[in-house]
Amino acid sequence: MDLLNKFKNSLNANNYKLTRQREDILKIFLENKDRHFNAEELFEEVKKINYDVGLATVYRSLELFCELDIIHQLDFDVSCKRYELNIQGNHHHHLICLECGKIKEFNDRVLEEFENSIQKEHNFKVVNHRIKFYGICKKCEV
Amino acid sequence: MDLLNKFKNSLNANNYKLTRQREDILKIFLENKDRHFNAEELFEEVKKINYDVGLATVYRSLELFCELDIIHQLDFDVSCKRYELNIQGNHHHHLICLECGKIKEFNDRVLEEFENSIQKEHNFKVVNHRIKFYGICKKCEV
DNA sequence: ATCGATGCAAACCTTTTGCATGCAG
DNA sequence: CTGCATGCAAAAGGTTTGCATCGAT
Repeated sequence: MDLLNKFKNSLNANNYKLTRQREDILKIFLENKDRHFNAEELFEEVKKINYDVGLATVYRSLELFCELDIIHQLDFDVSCKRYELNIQGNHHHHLICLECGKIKEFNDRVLEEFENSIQKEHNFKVVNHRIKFYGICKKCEV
Repeated sequence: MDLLNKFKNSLNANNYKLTRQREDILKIFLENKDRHFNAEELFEEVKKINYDVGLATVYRSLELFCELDIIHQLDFDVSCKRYELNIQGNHHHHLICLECGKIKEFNDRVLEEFENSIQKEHNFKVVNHRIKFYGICKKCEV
């Protein structure tokens, strides 16, 4: 089942209505899997395909999508909230260039093991982690 | 040299004045090394020892202290900016309990090595990293 | 037809800024 | 004395909310 249908089922199962606006907003996420939208940017994109969407609806949809685990909040940006799609098997972390601000994603395997040692050493049952490496990307290093 | 004097020198070296307010704000940080203040909380604390401090001064001091590398911004909280002291040799990461919200700090050694593999694999020169583990703390697990 | 979802505008909250005054150097 | 730092209040983002209307079921 593709993501759009999965989303539709999820709405249904939770007694939320499938509206034009919600579908359009999700489409923007699906068509830009590598982007990390904030509300304003998402609003700009959605207006291109449906001019009558309000900013408040974008905010309300972002909250709803988080609740349904379709997207999650990111913490790159201290001045606004950013979001990205939750795609199964897409657990990854970010390399953030201090020069150009470009964000590259990378998958990890090593760190999963590391969680176990934390669990033992600190009596802390790890559920999730969020890791950011700041540095200088290939392009900027020249 | 203790941190307070180090701070005074740093101000001086950069042609900033040592004011009563700046000193009082830094004192709050020094007396609460384990806390992660936002502006409002810091403001409340400072007012206890110096009632005439304005909130704008707190914000301006936070910016200045970041510039001087005395403190740094944290990203736990998407709804406000939080800060903690930069203490040499105190590079650490955070275990954040999803139940009670308590934040425990831990030091790492293993991860430093991991940076090297990223550097090779992704052509990305790592300068810094920020890592958060979310989970359930000892107290909440019972 | 019903009740949740929407658009708009107003409210809110955190942070920043302009300006007259204060005070460290 | 001089110019940076401060307090206050206003402004500026970003986000949330109240309310009348719209539209999915």
